[in-house]
Amino acid sequence: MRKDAVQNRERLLRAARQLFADRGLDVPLDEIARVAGVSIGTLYNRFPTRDALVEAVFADRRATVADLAERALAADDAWDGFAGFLTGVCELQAADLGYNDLAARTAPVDGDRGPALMIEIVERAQRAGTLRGDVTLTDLAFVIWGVAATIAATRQTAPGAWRRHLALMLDGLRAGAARPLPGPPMSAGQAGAALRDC
Amino acid sequence: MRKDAVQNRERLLRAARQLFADRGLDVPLDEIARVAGVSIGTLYNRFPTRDALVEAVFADRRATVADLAERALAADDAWDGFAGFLTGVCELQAADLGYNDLAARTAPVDGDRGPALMIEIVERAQRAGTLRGDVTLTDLAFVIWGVAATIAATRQTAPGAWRRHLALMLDGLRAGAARPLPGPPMSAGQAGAALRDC
DNA sequence: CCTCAACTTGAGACAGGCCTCAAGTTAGCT
DNA sequence: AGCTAACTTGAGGCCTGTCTCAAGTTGAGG
Repeated sequence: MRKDAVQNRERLLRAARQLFADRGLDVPLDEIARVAGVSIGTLYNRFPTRDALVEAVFADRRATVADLAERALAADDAWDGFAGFLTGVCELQAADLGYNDLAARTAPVDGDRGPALMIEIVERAQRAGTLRGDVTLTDLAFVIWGVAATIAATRQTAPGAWRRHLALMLDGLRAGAARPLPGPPMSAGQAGAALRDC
Repeated sequence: MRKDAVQNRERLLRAARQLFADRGLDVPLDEIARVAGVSIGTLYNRFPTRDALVEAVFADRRATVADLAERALAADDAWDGFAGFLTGVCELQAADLGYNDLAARTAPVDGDRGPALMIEIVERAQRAGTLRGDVTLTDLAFVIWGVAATIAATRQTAPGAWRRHLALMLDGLRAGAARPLPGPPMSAGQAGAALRDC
């Protein structure tokens, strides 16, 4: 790849990172090109689809989440690990509207060491007796989707409100006050399909 | 209003009701007109803005929610009333994707006897000691927003999944296992502003 | 039956965003 | 310096959806 092409690629990534963070994943591509100081054609040369650009911008997040997961498993207290993991992911969402959008459409940590780590986080806390036994990995999607919605709604007007939302969900996830959950949990397939269509 | 105009108005409402329910609030207006068997111009004659049409289609819901609220207050058990109210609202959302969209952008019951009834539902359950004391009316928005997101995501693939989401939130709202909530609750103004911008 | 205000119509102007491609420019090798 | 493949450019075609308005149609009162 030629030197100027590399430079343009980086400019585009910088601009996209900023605009996605501020305005979400649906920012017009023209605008990203403009902010990058590059023509729309060049944007398409470097990133043939919007997804390719999104992927490149948020590639680092995968590793960050994997780190969070490993730290969760390293925590002394299983519940603290579990709660800390969810809090960490939600903090990433709150810090970046683009990632917030993405999290709502993508299972966090799905490549790599993937869901395996997350399953272990859940099961460890369940073995410790602090996470209710009737929840499944797929139920965590409710936390992500829900908090994502709250972040999107309150970001301008009441940043930090999402922490109350999360706190309520965490209290609901604790073994203590658990009433049996209705219906079967979503299968992995159902959760995946749900992510696919919105 | 002329007879044919009335008839067209009703056709439009019927078509809009159906399309909103199936596909959400963002259905193209052209399509509504087409399904109604009427030209786009007529649609604009009857409903000058999309909001006017939405308002007319979902006018009945306001009354339905007010009914739910009154039934909640009439319940023997304050918690059952509270939980039943939220469940009722979420059922309305699950039954109609358009109303689901609307609920995420509008405080349920805001005209009329408005939030007064809802405040009473909350405070009654708190006096009974079953609803945690540190939640506010504005915190219920998290339930609506969150469940709305889950409904939108799972509607095709796992209908009913939202009931698990709601159950988790209700368990989090119970006094039993409550850990203190972080930060101050949203003010009514903040919640209103949040609804306004998304 | 006549009349006219009320109503309907749909082509088309407009806006926003996506994506392409022929023409022009440039990095970097020889 | 000359050459070529790599790269950039942006006008313009496309699409989808909103909204308007001049022309035509029709209900209903006289």
